Amino acid sequence: MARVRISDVAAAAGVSTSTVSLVLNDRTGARISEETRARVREAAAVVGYTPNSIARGLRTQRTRTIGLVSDVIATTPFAGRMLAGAQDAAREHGHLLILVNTDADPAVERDAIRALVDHQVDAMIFATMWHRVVETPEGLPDRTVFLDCRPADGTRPAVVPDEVAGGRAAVRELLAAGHRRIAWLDIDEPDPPVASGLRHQAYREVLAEAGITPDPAWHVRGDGTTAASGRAATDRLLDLPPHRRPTAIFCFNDRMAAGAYVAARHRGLEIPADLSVVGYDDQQLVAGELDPPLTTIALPHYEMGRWAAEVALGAREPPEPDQPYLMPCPIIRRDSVSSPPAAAPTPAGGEPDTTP
Amino acid sequence: MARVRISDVAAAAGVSTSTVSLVLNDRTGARISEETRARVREAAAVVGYTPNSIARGLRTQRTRTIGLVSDVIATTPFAGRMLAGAQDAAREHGHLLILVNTDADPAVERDAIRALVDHQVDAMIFATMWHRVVETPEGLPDRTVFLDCRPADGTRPAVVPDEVAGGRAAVRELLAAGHRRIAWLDIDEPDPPVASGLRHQAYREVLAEAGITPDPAWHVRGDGTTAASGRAATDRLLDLPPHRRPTAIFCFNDRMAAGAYVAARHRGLEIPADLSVVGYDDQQLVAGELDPPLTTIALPHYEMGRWAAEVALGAREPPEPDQPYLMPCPIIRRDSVSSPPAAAPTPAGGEPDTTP
DNA sequence: TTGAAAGCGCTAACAC
DNA sequence: GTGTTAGCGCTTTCAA
Repeated sequence: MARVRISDVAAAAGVSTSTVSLVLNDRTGARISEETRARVREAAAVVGYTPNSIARGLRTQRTRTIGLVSDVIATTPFAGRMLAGAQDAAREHGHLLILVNTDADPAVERDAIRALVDHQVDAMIFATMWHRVVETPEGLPDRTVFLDCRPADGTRPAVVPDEVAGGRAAVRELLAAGHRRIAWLDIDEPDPPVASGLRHQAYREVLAEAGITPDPAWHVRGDGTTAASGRAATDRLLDLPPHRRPTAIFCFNDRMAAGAYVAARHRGLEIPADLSVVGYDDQQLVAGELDPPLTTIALPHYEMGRWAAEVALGAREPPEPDQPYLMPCPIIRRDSVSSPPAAAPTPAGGEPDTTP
Repeated sequence: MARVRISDVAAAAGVSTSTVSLVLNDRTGARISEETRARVREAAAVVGYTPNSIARGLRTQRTRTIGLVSDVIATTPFAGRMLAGAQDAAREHGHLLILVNTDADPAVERDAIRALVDHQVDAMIFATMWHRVVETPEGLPDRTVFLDCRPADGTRPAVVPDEVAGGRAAVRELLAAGHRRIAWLDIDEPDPPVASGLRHQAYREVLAEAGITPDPAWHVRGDGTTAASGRAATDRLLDLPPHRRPTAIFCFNDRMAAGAYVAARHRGLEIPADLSVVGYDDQQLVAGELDPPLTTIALPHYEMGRWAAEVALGAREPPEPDQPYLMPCPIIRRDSVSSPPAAAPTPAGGEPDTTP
């Protein structure tokens, strides 16, 4: 069955194609009689006409599509949320999302950007799986938004998680529960992710505000990809002598937090009674499934995806055009935080910071 | 900067636009002198020309895009693999993937299909998150492939996991290790998924072949979405008197297998020495992270996504046009299967099936 | 209030 | 071998 064209509607309604176009696009400028409008609409419905987007795109130079190129987005557990946010926003604005995964291959990326530009996408989103700084790729249209990454030359809108605020919330949660000896279970990589530095900064700031100078031994590291690495790092913490041993751990991610659980359990320590734990990521199938469920900081992937699409479509203005927008990371309170064990001795070397 | 058009190349090379088109599209039919070809290519490179896909699409009626509409695909852990497979195949064939998520909302689905058709996608993939039977939606183009679902009227190509073969492999693995009392930890839903019936069928067949009549008490159920439900079901199994108690469990999915681990641990049972477990799904972050790592059957999401895109693009023929293609589910051997404990009494009521 | 005609950028018959 | 021309289906002046 051949597609029905605008000329078919015109013929059925006994008018010209321009009239049909005018009516169907609700062009208020043109004065078409109410009677004609009705007849055209009726005819369109009867023959089942929907405009050919390609022809319309050629003529109007707008395709109602938005291109999304990402490194490994579609294959990781977080990816879906970003896609879903971008896709929902696109749909609400009558746009379609064209997705390309590059697997971080520069050649694929270059081809993808070109293909998307050739397809005349109205806007583009450049997304990465982890918050990082990227070199601005060649050939991106002006209407490009960076998602979960910040371009080295900050010339275009970008949205990233507010890691510092998230880190602060995590440490404050522990402080509020009465902890003073709080460890930072960091990620150990030759080229540490942006998030690591930012969350560590938050950790130091909040402790300083509380007059706590962290013991260097409280800063431990794991590879970040396995629970086992979190367990090993936690073991090092729990091996500390009682007066230096942390009563709480802020973990770089939920997977290492899972490892902290294992380490605690193997020593007969209860969470949270003997050890409080806060994670980061709110990773499905991890944070919620742990026993007890893990208190953690959520990465706002859905919201970032939505923000990116809305800005790309011009439906929203970035508050500060030259700064990445920092999307809040909400704390998800579950059951892994309580007050420290009563027997826990107060820290020995916790001198208040004397910065003015 | 305005896009460069074919006429710019023609002007730069001193030829007509048709010559440029002929050269750039490698039309072997047309005899263009090698010298002219070189000049055109040179000019195209110099001015940085790439064809406008929209204009080309209008003219050729082929857009080199493929539409993928799915229910909740992008938001679940498995989704990425299907997307990645489809996307890789699309890219290899020079096509772009247009993605729409419907959240299983029929109105959204209808609009999505229409939008994709209006955008003149060359082919369509209709995907679901779980293997199920679907009513064929209205308006799908002829070139549609069903991914991870089978249309009620089997008129179009479809690909689903080979659940029966996967289930057989799981149970055979246990049988080969020497188990005779093998439980089936099923999913408990009012409207059970296709996979449940198929895997159960495999379970019964393989046991029958081995001359084992399963004790009805070995068929237990959990809600399938939480590890806790798997634990509770496993408890019921382990509460059975010693001579009826299973030495191995085949679980509907990895999450419930995780629950089986918890149940075993709470009774001081070692896996696999005291209890062997096989899961299904090979779910990242579950199967591999369990201690010991779980032997399981993988769902071939990537391969199914790739198959669907290749068939949609005509790059591959379905072997049996009217039957869904059954994609093999490979067994992933890890460390949760061993021979049954030596002390385990052999089953009491295991009479061979006498079916011819 | 409506229709005729041009043109978006490209490809493919058909001339020459 | 290469250029001219028509037309994909639509929107948008402009004229009537």
